[in-house]
Amino acid sequence: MPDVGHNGPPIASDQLRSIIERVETLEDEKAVAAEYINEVYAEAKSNGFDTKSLRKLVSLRKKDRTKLLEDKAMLELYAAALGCLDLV
Amino acid sequence: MPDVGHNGPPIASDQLRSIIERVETLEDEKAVAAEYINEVYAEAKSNGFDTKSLRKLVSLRKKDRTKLLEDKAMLELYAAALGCLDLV
Amino acid sequence: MPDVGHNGPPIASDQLRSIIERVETLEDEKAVAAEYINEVYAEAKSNGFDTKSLRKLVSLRKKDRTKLLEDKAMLELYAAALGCLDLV
Amino acid sequence: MPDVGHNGPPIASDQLRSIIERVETLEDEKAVAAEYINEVYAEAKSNGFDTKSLRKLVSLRKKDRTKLLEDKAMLELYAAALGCLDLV
DNA sequence: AACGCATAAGTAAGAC
DNA sequence: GTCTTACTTATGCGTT
Repeated sequence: MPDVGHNGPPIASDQLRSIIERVETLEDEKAVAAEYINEVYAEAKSNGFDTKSLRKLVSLRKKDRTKLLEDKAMLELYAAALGCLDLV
Repeated sequence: MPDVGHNGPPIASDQLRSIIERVETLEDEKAVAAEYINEVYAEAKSNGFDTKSLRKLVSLRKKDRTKLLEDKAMLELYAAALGCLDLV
Repeated sequence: MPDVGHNGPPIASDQLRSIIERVETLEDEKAVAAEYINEVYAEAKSNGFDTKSLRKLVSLRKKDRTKLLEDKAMLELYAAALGCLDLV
Repeated sequence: MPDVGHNGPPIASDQLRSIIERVETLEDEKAVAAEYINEVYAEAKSNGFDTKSLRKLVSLRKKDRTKLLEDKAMLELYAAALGCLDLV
């Protein structure tokens, strides 16, 4: 438990500083990766690709294949019942 | 321009108050609608419907049919080129 | 439980249609309110107000006062321990 | 421009595959960093820290100091005009 | 018309 | 198991 809430200098500041710094370092790494991802998409776009479709494809490939098919089947069932199967 | 940044009582406060109140009233209405929507889904769920599919269907029906089909075609094209057409 | 997954015409379609239509009506109401909100902000902006601050203020007023003050105190404590109290 | 939309095998598939794979590799790196971040917060929490305040502090430190102070001043001005300065 | 921002939606994790 | 809460992604909007 950090020694907070009392009068005088709050103390767990070394521990606090360590936490913040570790997070910030990791967030930097995350931001760098995110930036590279954007660059890849930007390059793809300049080569005529549709980035929205690319992003969608990446997200689909990340998901569990079985569950994806189940969800798709359920959606088609509902769409059929509503007479708008063409939407899915 | 609101009369701000000077010493003494900031003045556009009547105007400011009006803005805030109008927004808050409208946000209440929005929140009420959102709550009713959740209730409809909750009832649907208790009747055995899959709410995820219901939500997806609603969002599909909201979109422009033509654009939807174009996007779908593009995605399938990419998926086919990658040999994972079954995902879409 | 909707009568789905069998051969022949899926049947709970009346119930399904009712659900979808009720949701869509409510979403319309929600969208109308959201549009009015945007109009209020747009008008405020044209009168020289900073909409970001207005939005922030609205969101603050929506929250529980007590919890807000507690959170603020905790944040200030941490910021003080890090020597960046000026940020909060 | 990818050679798509014609009959026969769509061709830019090598290029497409390269894009997807590069993105997926980078997303992995991003996810790893995100996971480490969560671990740091989990450890902090087990040591008695309030993670919400920690996250808030990290996000504040990420922002431009000058702009932060400007925004804060504007918000306080509005809050004062509304008589709810205690919220900010 | 493309860019970034800001809101909203969907998703996944965690608490009760 | 449900329900909230936070994070991620997606979309729309305003700006340049």
